[in-house]
Amino acid sequence: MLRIGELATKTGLTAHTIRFYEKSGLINASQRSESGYRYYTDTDVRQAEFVKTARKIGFSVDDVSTLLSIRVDKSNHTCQDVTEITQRKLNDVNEKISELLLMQQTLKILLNSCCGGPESATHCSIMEALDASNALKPGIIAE
Amino acid sequence: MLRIGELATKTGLTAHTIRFYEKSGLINASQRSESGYRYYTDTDVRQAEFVKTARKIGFSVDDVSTLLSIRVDKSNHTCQDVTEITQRKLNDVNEKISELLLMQQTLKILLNSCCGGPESATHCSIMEALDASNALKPGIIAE
DNA sequence: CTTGACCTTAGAGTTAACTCTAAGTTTATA
DNA sequence: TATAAACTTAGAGTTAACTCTAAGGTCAAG
Repeated sequence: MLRIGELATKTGLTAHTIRFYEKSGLINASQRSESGYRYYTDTDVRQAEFVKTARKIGFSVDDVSTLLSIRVDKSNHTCQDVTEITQRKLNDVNEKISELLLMQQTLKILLNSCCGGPESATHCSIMEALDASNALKPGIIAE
Repeated sequence: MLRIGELATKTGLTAHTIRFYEKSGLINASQRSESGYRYYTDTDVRQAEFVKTARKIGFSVDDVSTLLSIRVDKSNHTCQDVTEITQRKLNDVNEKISELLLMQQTLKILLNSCCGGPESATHCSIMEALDASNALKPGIIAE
């Protein structure tokens, strides 16, 4: 049986975060001492590790909550239930990556267009591009 | 001279956002009517468009504020000043992309490992991978 | 028996960038 | 002149996931 600090060390979460996850319904202490200290069993530890893993992969706290409800009652859920959550998350991630790649592209072009030196910014091509207001239209900057 | 709603239409911002940007020091109305209505000049519109463009590229409101202070006093700033902000932003974006690619990779592997069908989740390989708690160590899942 | 590390709670604060509300005023139109 | 659309303000609410604080209780070691 571990106390919260020990579980924190073991999982790489903080005690604060563990208490927050408890409020969110993700992690529970099977036991409490008379004085109120949380005590975690091996089962609790495995659940905490599940939560940590799922969060690290990028699932939201809400997703993890859903995944846990599947986990405790696997026989009443299907692989489809699980892949649906995973696919939705992958779609989110893909969309964010697309947005970021667009930003990356634009930023790279801006950087390439500018000398970056100690010259006055009076004719800075980055400033000019931002002023052009079509700085995002593909092909405009690149030309 | 445009009123706030017209500026909103023109820039694709909302009137709310424009007022928020005003509080943040990004956009100003050169004129006010006697009754307090904001009136925007062509110069204001260009600044609003600059803000919109910079935000769209991914610069934070704070970054845009800095860029604007360079914009109004270009001769006292250098290309280096501008590229520094841009480079910092690019570094941020690159880092976020890396994190997301890692998530993407893991999520894809998870999806590939699971049938996704109407079968009971009792032996769902996604659930098993999340339980393995080393699901993120490269090579483990992939094998 | 005291010190210090660790634990408890409820609840507030953080971050970024909006987004919305309420209550009231102004302006354009029919 | 009446009505609707557009405008004003200050300030609160939203989102996600923590993160921290205050004020106090518990426990092991010396």
